[in-house]
Amino acid sequence: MGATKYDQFSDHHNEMSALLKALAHPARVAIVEYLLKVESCICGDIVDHLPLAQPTVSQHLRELKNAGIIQGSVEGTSICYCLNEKALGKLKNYFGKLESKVKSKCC
Amino acid sequence: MGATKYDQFSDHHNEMSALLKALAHPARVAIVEYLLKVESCICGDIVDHLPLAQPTVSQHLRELKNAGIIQGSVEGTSICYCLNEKALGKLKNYFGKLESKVKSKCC
DNA sequence: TCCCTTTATTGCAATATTACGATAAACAGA
DNA sequence: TCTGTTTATCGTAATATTGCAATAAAGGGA
Repeated sequence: MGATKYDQFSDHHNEMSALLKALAHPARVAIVEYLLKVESCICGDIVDHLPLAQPTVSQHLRELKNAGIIQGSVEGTSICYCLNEKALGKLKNYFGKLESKVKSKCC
Repeated sequence: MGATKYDQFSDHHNEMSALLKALAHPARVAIVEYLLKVESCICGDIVDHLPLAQPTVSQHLRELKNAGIIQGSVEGTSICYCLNEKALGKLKNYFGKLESKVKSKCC
């Protein structure tokens, strides 16, 4: 009891929920929007920009990376994180399709 | 320690993450997709369609309702749940804008 | 009124998430 | 090599989420 029953759901439902779960925290939404608007993508800048301690930010970055929403590459002494277009495209397409199929038939 | 520090983030980041959190579970993704493709929207049908006990499904439905993703109305003996176009439109627009702004500049 | 059906709520155990201090790892420059 | 800078990991406490049995609530029909 207590754990999500992933084995009872389809791969598609598990994949979509995993992608959405990666963005289901204000810090991670803030990171994505920050990377979107800023030139730099240095990890330290992200840490400075968020109201959380460095280990906590590192943890959030790892979750975004694991979900494929961002990717990181070594840039000298620091790490450069940036957005993965493919993952964001997937989300855009998903909600685009979803919304186009909704017909307010009841309620 | 342990709780998300919502008061440290902007309303926008909190609102977006709350909307995404409502979909950050395979059962809730499955419910939304089920409502999208099916004629009926009776609560009992949703319960029958998911591999979870009735109280658990009821809990997931409440979370979707609280987030404004679905809405319910009394339909005789049962409750009819259906999708809220506005919430899905918000998500579609959000990722549409996000994806259009991404420029693969680094990494 | 008394059942029966349908959905919501309560209470609780199991598990996951969040946050952070301490510390490790990797590496550049003196 | 030693030192400082940057990022990741470990360990752990606080809190949240998930799932379900039991039960309540609401209403329809006999």
